This record gives sequence, structure tokens and C-alpha cells, in this order.
Amino acid sequence: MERLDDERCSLSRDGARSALERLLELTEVTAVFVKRGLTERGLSRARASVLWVLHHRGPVTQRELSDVVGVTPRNITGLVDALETDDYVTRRRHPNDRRAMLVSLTAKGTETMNKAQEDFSENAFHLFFGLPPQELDTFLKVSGRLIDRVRGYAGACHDDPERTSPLS
Amino acid sequence: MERLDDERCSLSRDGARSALERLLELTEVTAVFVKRGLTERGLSRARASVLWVLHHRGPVTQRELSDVVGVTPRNITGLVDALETDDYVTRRRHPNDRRAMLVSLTAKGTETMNKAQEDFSENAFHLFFGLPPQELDTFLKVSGRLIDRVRGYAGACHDDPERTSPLS
DNA sequence: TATTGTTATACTCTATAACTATA
DNA sequence: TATAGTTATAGAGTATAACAATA
Repeated sequence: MERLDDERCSLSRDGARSALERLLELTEVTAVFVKRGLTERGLSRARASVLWVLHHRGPVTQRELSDVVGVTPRNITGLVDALETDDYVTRRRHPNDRRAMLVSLTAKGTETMNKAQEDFSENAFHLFFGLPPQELDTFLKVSGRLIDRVRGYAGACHDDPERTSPLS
Repeated sequence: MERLDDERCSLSRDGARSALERLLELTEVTAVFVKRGLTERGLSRARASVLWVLHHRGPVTQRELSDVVGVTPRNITGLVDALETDDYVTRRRHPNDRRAMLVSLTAKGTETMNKAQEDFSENAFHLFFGLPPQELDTFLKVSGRLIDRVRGYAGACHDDPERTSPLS
């Protein structure tokens, strides 16, 4: 914090490599952690993605689920089937378009997502508590920049901007 | 950088939540990026994990692959079958234990992993280039702390310390 | 014609359980 | 007995393709 950073182009090959290694490690442990939390609730990532979208957008058609979740309509049929069997969601016909199905959260589904959101906040607090605010700021700033860069040269093409769920 | 951080306990619920949201977004785009890179090489995550272990440990038994990669021996059989079909690895009998198989990289497998490692460094450099060194330091420091915390209260039990591959 | 959701089919990754051949 | 790897089987998630009902 004392050093003047007049060595701002000093990124070495090795430094870059170990930085990416650490980023991947962070990615890995986070993914394992998220998956573990979902498994404890009896949810897979794919099914949780569907619930997440329903929780934040309200009732939507399977077509929209397909677009937002990022899997084919065929797979949405399977995921909604499973979630319906477990009483997380219900299907009903769209009032204006008789081809389409409207998928909604049941009471159990809503309750599950509310609880999940509480636990999310709780976990977030424990995870970031005690970090010096300035370090947290820098972490968020760098994270944002990395996100932009990865998005940037990760194609800039077929990345659907609609897909913004933190679960998938 | 100028502010004295005498507000070091000021983490709000909202601040924590949005921090975790950003972390998950970073995790997500990184995972997508990694998967895309693997797909371009015709590799899945699971198969790449096996190649990664072989690249870093040399020929190992399927039992060891099972332990390190973190899937059942049955699945190692399947993954090695597929990698053998595609000429990435070969199987031979273990010289001292006729029950066991020794799995090794072929020339193609070695070449693939060398190229992957080059690309890894290349990507790392482009990803982190231009960041002020002090910001990068802070990012790595906070990342390390988050990794420790997630590992810490993500059970502290069934996390096998052998499983340290950045791919799985 | 185009779109919505489904049936049919297939591939990958994952797991458990039973079996074999060796230790 | 215990271990290494396999066969057998099952389930989840993914995909494409063909089809029915509707727009």
C-alpha cells in the first residue's frame, strides 16, 4: 500500500499463470460450495436455474425458460417435468396462446426460493465479513474487469445477454 | 487508497450480497470460458481432468486417477476408454501388480497438453495484463482468503486434499 | 409458414453393486 | 481377506430431429 506503482507493466508470464491458477481455484471451490448447498436442498444446478428464473421473473413460458436458462426446449420439458413431480412448479396453459405453457412456482417452490435467498445473504455475509473495505472494493473492481475481459474475448458472439442467472 | 479504513466493520447485508453475486458471476463466466476452450480441443471437463493428472504426475494407475480426479473407478474406466479410443492415452499392465493398469499419455496426448499449457499462459497474460500490480496483489490476497473460507466452512470434512487440479 | 412443446433417440457423466483376477 | 478393474444397470443432463397443435 506504500509502494508507488511505477512498475505497472511488470506482469510476468509466471505471475500471470499463477494468478489464473488462483482464479480457477476460486472458481472451483465456489462451484463445489454452490453445488453442495443445492444438493442439501435436493436440487441440481439445472433445476435450480429454472426455479431461479421463475423466482425473479414470475410465471413464464417454457420457450422463455429455454432462452434464459440456455438449454433446448426439449430439456426444459424434462426439467419442468421433474420440478412438477416434486411440487416446485405447476404448468398451465397460456391464456392468449394455446400452444404455450405458463410455468409458475408453487407455494413450496416460492418458499424454497425465499429460504435460498436468505441463506444466500447469510453465506455472503460470513464469506466477506472482516475484509478491509478497501480490499473488498479492489476485489470487486478487479473482478468486474476480469468479467468484462472474459466476456469480451470469449467470443463476443454467441453469448446471450439474457442469460444472467448466477446459477447458470 | 487515501481513505483511512476506520470503518472496517461496515459490511452491509446488501454489500455482502452484491459481492457474492459478483463472485458467482466471475465463477460463471470463467467456467464458460474454460469449457469453451476445452470444447474447441474436442475435450470435456472430465476427460481433460484425466489428461491434466497424467500430464503432471506421469503414468499412474486407474485407482490413483480415481482418487485424484474424484470420480469412481467405474467412471475412470469409461473416461480412459474414451481417451484411448481417441489416442490420447494408452493402457499397459503395471509391472509389479498384475491387477493394475498403468495409464500414460500418448505422443498426441502429450502434445495436446503442452499446447494447452501454452494457451493457458497466453490467456493468463491477456487476462491480467495492464492491471495495476497493487490491485492484482490485493485481488490474489482476497481470493486466497475467500478460498480458505469456502474450504473452511464447506465441510472441512470430505474435501480430499489430493484433489488439486484446476480442472476439477 | 413459423412457433410451442412434445415424443423419440442418443451421448456423456455420474453412481452402486456384483464379479474377476490378482495380492 | 482386500484391492484393481471390469461388467451390468440406472439416472441426470445435454443435444438433434420429427411431429402435433396452434398462431
